[in-house]
Amino acid sequence: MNSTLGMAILGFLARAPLTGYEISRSVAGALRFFWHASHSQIYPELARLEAAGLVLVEHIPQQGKPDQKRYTPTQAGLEALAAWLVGPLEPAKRRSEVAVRAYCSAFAAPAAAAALFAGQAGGHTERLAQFDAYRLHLEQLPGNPVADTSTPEFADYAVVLRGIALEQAQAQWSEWMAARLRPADPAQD
Amino acid sequence: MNSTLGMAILGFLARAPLTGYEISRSVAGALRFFWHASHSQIYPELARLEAAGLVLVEHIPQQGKPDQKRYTPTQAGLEALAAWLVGPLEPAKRRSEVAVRAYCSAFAAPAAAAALFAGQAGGHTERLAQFDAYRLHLEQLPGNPVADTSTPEFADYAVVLRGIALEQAQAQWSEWMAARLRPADPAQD
DNA sequence: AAGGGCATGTAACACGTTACATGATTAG
DNA sequence: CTAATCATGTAACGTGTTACATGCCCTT
Repeated sequence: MNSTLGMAILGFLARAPLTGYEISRSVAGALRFFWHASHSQIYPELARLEAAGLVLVEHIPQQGKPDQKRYTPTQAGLEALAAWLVGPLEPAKRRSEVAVRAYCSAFAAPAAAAALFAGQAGGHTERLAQFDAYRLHLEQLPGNPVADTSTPEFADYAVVLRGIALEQAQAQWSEWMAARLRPADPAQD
Repeated sequence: MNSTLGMAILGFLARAPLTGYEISRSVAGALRFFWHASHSQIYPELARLEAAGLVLVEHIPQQGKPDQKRYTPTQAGLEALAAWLVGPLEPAKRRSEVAVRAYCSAFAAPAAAAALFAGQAGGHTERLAQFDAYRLHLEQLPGNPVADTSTPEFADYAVVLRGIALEQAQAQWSEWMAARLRPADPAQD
């Protein structure tokens, strides 16, 4: 009934009423890097939320296209969200393919494995740069909204900082791994 | 055909022949923190691997219990593993419930939210300590096998270091988050 | 006597992705 | 003319978890 997906959607809608299409297009800011769902999941979930009385729909007629259905959380929805937010959070089963590959790295050609992890490092560094640009943008907003934990900008900021921390950690580890696997190429010592 | 699960299992078996039960019991070392599958998934997958000629089965009769079926990778299996290991690795869709909660933190009671993230920080710190103990253990092994990338100890070491980096990052971020959300309790400022 | 561990397997369910389906408008 | 975007929805499929099923041995 109160699935993670439903609550995540409620969280989106609590910031601003949206249509299913907009949600699936990841209109929402910083979180788009940490959450995603396809429309085929979102539409039925919105219907469930509505049936549960957690959101209200506003039908906006359009020509040529199906009606837009813009959803807004009800009071009950906001309460359910607030309760879920501070509810129990099990420690997220990490299942990492990268870890598996590292674990088996001895069974691959060292040079190819090194290249793989170097590539990973590159990807993480790239995303790190994106997050960092976002961070700077948020920090330089007029009125310094990130200082106030009740602003949406603070929430964006928090998510971005988390992304930075994680990408940094992974970039550094991948770099280390690539360096260790890279064979001492020309003459072996 | 060569699913991630199958390759992960092959990776386990490449280190040492195991039964399905042993795999599901997470006999394998450091990776158990980063990978898991239930027996109901493992048994059919082992059957598929066998059908594909990537593993061999040895039936070990037992009294009272069903035969043990101990699996060993074939040459083809090892080759498939090696190919998979350095194959393309898409950037792992991160879908983090913690990020969602941070993103919506403004809609929860600040004190409760602070407690949530403090709890998360505690969990990460705890796991960090576990990984660190493991790290120390590996570093102090006689003969310093972690220096040689072809040893299983190095693979364990790599996985553990990755865990350390990630737990550290998350612990620090959670701590920061909790501190920011914690209301300036007694007198405001 | 009951519960847990060993040891395998199947079935039912939940969640997520990809593909199917419709249909008008707009850009190349 | 073709493809993409808007806008919703359903169906099929793959993967993963939980529960069902069997049956012996050992510990409490």
